[in-house]
Amino acid sequence: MWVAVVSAGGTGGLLRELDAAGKPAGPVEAAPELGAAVARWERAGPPRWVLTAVAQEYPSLLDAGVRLDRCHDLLLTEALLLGHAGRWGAPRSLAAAWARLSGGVVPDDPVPASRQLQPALFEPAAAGMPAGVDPLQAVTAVYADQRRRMAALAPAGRMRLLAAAESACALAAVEMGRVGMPWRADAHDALLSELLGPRPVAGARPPRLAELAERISAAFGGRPVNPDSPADVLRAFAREGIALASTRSYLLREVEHPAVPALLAYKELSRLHTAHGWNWLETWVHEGRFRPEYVVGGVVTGRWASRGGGALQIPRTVRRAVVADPGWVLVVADAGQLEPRVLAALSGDIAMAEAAGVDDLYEGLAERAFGGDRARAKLALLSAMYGGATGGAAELLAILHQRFPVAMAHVEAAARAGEEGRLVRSHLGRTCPPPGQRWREAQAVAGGPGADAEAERAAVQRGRERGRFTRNFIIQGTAAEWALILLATLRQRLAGTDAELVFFQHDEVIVHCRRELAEEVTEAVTGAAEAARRLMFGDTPVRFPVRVAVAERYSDAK
DNA sequence: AGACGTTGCGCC
DNA sequence: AAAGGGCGCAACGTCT
Repeated sequence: MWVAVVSAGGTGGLLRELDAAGKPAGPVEAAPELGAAVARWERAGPPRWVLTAVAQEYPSLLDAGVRLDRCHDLLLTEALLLGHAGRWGAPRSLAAAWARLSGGVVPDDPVPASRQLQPALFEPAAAGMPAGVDPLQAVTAVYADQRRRMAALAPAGRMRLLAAAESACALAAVEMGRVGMPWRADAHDALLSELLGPRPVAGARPPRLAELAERISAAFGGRPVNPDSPADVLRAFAREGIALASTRSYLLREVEHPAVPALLAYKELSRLHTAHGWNWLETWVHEGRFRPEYVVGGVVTGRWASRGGGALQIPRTVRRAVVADPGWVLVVADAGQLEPRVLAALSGDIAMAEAAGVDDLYEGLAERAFGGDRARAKLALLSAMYGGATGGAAELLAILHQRFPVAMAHVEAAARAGEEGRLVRSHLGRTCPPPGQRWREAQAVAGGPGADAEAERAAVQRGRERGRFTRNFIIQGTAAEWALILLATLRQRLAGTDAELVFFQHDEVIVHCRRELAEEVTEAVTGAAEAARRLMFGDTPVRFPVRVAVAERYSDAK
């Protein structure tokens, strides 16, 4: 059963039941309290809600105490469908989708919230509709149209699966942002004090950093050098006759100079202080929880992004501040070697699938093609997926081509498509954006009159960059889909328990639950991974093992 | 002072 | 022959 819903400003809204094709199948229900009306439908047997944008509309429903079970997010789906049609930049608001359907003038999308002074958080998602157009009618019509567009795509059902997973994950993302990750401010503060010294007054360097800065200046002969300024550091090395392209750690490590150890230590601690220090703690952790905002579909490949707090880049060191509540545990699950497994399944390469049928895929590859040398097998496969071939990787790639021709042809075809400016798609149909301006300009100049060798080189260079992007896109995008389905399935399986989904990062998920529930949750995760494998790839022999650890601290889960 | 691009590094 | 994917964030440095 499907029910379309729009908020009408304030607490009110409109609802209407739809049939399977998205056609109205009941009267319009005007609800003065939308939350209460939605809750009634949920209790009566949860429908699939058709709504404009979960990210905008779900928070106020949660405020009203309503949890949605299933939904279809029109804006997320519109983005997928426009992308598939090669229309990445097209406006995707409800008003724009409606205008395309009805032949009206397509309005530009509103300015992204992050660029606005006052984010329009509480504006109904259906806002911006032209006067005289019923937003409920627009929602209904756009939904029916999206059903048609999805059904017209081959292979059948894949885009529907992707839209369903993306929509379900949009619900999960809002819920996770609300619940937050258990975070012990005292443990975090203890860690900072241990590594940086006592907290300094605002603006001052922590004691350990101040000491290191002095040692650095001393190593350069006593003349003050600001380690926070790469330009200053480069100048200091230049004065000593050492030319450096940049101050990146991996370059510094190769330099023989008394300042280097202190500089490396400074960089590491400074990073901790500025990115996840006391300021971060005060800004992002409240009442024992870190509450980031997740952005579903925020990355072109379909990975999530996050806004604020760097939720997807939490350094390993601070994970010891992530501690379960008393009597509760963290069930930490991550999919090992997800991307190479995805390549094996996606390409249908039987030999690679067999190698991926064991717990350690790289070991499987090594046995079959690299004389048991796991490190070389890993380097080879990473080069194939990312497009790199530094050092001796070219020879390793040749081995892969010989032993796994189907998989290699798959990634090479994606790379060629990219170099030629064509689009590639993930397994379920998420489509890469078209080439950017730099690519187009480089190709135009190289193909035009008066093109010189320099222009040719630039065009080849841009082509390769684009090829590396599309080569990786099909794998990263498909891996992201597998993870979306796992998360959506896991959310379903945890519904009705008091277990909390608290973290999701590309191929890793954390559930916070009572200790007694840990075993059940573990089974739910492994079951969800298996469901994701089946829904994506049917009866592929490729395994997608999930490593599950039950721990009180995140840092103990590895 | 604020916008913007660059640098460098954290995560996958 | 050569070819290293995707992000967010903070600080610096330059420009306006």
